[in-house]
Amino acid sequence: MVIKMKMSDVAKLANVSTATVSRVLSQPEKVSKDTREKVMKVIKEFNYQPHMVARQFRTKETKTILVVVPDITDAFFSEVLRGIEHMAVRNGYQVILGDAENDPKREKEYTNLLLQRQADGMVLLTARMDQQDLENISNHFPMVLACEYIDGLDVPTVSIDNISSARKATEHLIHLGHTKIAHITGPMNVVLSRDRLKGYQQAMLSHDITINPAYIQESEVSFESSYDQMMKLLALETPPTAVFVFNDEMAIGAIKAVKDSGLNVPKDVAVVGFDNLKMSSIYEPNITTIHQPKYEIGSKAMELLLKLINGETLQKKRFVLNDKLVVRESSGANNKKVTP
Amino acid sequence: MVIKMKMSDVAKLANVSTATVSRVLSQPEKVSKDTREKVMKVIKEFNYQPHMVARQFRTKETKTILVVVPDITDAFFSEVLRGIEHMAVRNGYQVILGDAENDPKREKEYTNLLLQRQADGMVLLTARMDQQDLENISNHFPMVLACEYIDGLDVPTVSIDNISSARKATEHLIHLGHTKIAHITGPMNVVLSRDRLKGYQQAMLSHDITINPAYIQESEVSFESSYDQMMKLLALETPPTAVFVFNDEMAIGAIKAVKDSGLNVPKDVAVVGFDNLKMSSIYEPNITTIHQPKYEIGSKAMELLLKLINGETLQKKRFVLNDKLVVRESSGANNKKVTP
DNA sequence: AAATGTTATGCAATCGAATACAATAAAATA
DNA sequence: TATTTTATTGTATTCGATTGCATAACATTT
Repeated sequence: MVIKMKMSDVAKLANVSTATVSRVLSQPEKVSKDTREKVMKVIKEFNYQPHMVARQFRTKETKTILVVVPDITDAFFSEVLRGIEHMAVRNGYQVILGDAENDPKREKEYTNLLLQRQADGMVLLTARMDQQDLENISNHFPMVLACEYIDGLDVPTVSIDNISSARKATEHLIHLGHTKIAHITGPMNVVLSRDRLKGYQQAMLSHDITINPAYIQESEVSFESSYDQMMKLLALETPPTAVFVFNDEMAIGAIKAVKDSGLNVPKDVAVVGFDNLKMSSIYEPNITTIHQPKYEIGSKAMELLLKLINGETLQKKRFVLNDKLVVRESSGANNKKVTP
Repeated sequence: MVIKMKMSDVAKLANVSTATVSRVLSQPEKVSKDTREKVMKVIKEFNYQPHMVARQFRTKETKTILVVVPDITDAFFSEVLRGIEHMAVRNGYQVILGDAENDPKREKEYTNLLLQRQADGMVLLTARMDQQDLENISNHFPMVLACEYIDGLDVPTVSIDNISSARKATEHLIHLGHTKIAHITGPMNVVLSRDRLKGYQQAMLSHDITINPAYIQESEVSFESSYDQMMKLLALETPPTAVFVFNDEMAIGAIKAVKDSGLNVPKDVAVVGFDNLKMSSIYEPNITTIHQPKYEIGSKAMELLLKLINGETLQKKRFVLNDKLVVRESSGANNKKVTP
C-alpha cells in the first residue's frame, strides 16, 4: 500500500515526537533501542517515505549533482556518465543529466540550476559558454570540468592531454611512412578540436613535414559531415594517403567516403580516429584510435566535486589522465584480424 | 556578480513586501506597472534567482519528471530521450535521467523518487520490476511506460507493435525465399524479446515452415553475446541461411560472426535487425531493420504524462505507433549501395 | 543522601516562497 | 456626495522535516 503520510503521522502512531522520528532516520544511535524499534515498526508498516523536498529545504542540501553533456547522442559520454554516477551514488548523491545539444545557450541555462539551489554541484562535460560567466559561477558553487576545459581558467579539470594524444596519433601515421597526412578537425569553437589540431601540427612540424593547408578540413561532429570532408580531400589533385580524424564516429564517416570512392582503407588511405568507442573495434576495418579512460575521467571528476562540496580545497586542480594509442586495422600497421 | 539573496532582500530593496515580489514573478499582471518595474529592476540588478527548493516545497510541485532507461549505453534511447525532453521543456518541466543498468532492483529504487515527491511523474523505458509494485505506484502517481510494457497492466503505454514488426521482419526473409530462418532473441525476461520471438514464430507457422528449435538462440543485449550465438548457429549441421536478430547492435555482432567464418552477408546468410540505429545505415553491409519512431515515442509518452499530471484521465491508454521495415543490403533484397 | 554526569526525549523555531485574507486607495456608480 | 466596486499591496500563515535548547529520567560519584 502506498499512503502519503508525513513525519508527524508516524510520530503520533509511535507515540513519540517528530524530533525522535527524525533522529531514528538520520542519527539512530541517538535513540534508545526500544523507541527506535517502535518507530521503525510504524515506518515499515506504513512504508513511510520522508518528503525529500522538505528535507532538502531544511538542510539546504539536495544531495543531487548536475551533469551537463554537450550531446547525449554521442556514444562517448555514456561511459563517462557511468563513472560519474557510480561515484555519486556510492557517496549518497543522485545525478541529474542535462543535454546541452551542443548549444552554449542551453549549457548556460543548466547552470541556473545551481544558482537556484537545485543541485549541490555540477560536472560540465562541455565548456563552450561564456568564460567569464563560467568562472563567476565556479567561484560561488562547486564545479568541475571534465573532457573539455578552458585554458587559463581556474576550475578543477579532468581530461587527457589532447595535444599530446593527437601528436601521438599523427606520429603513428608518420612512422608508417606517410607524409601526405590530412586532418579532419572538429568545430573550432570546441577546445578539443583546437588542441587535436595543435597536436597534429606539432607532429608534422617536428618531423619536418610541411602541412598542406588543404589537408586540414573542419567538420561538424557527425558521420555525415566527416564523410563530406573526406570526399573533398579525395578530390584534391594530390589526395592524402593518411588522415587523422577528430573522433571515431567521424573516422567511420571518412572510411565510408574512401570505400565509396572505390579505394581501400588502409591500403590507399590510412585512418586514425579518437576516443575508442565500442563501435571502433567492431567496424570493418576496425579503427586505430586513441583510447580515453572514459569511466575514470567520470569517476575522478565526481571525486573532485565531492571534495569541493565538502569544503575541501584542492591543491591540485588539473588532472591529466593517461590515454593510449590502440593500433588496429584502419591505419595499416598490422593485418591481424581482431575478433571479439 | 553572483550573490545569494532571498526574496525578502529583494522586497526590502524595492520597498515592497515579499508577496509583491512573489507576484511579480508568478502573476505579473496582478501588479501595477510601476511596482513591477521597480521590482524587476532590483531582480535584474542583483541577478536574484528564487530558491527553487523552497518554491517546490511550498507549491508541492517539482516541475521535474523522472525518466528511467534500462541501459544508457544503448544508443536506441538517446533519441527517445530527446523526444521526452523537448516535450517536457516546452511545458516547463525538467527531466531527471535514471540509468537502471538493466537491473530491476535499481529500477525499483528510482521509483522511490516519486514516493519521496522528488518528481511529479515518471516515464519508464523499462518495465522489469515487480508488476504488483509497479501497478501500485501507478495508482498513486503519474506514470507512463514507453518502449517496454507489461501485458494486462493498466498503465498508459506508448510503443510499437513488436509482434507484428517481428512478423514483418521474418516475412521479409520468407518472401526472399528463405526457409532456414533462425532467430537470435534478447533476454527472455524482457517483454520485447518475448514479443519479437512470437512474431517470428507466427510468421514461420503461417507460412507452414517448421521451426527448428536449434534455430532459436537467446542472447544478451550485446554485440559480443550475439556474435557467440551466431557462431553456434553456423556450427549447426544445417546452418540457417537467414537470421532475424533482436536488435541492430546484435545484428552487427551476428554479421561479424558470419564474416569471421569466411561467409558473406547477405549471400550466405541474410540478416535483419531491429530499431534502425544510425549505425545501421553506416555499417557495411548496411542493415535491413525495423524502424521505430523513437523521437515520437518519447514525445508522445511525455505528452500523456503531462495530461496525467494535470489530472486528466486518459480514455485511451495504449498507444501503438507505426514502425516500418527498412530494406537495406544485409537481407539481400537489393544491391543498391546507400550513401549518406 | 546529595551532587553531578549521562542519556533520551520533547518543544518550538526555522528554512524561503506562496497565498488566503485583510486593508487601503482609487475609480465607478447611484 | 455617499456607496459600491475594483485594483493594488501588505500581513501573517503555511508547507514538512531538522535541530538547538530545555527537561526529565536515570546512573554514578562523593
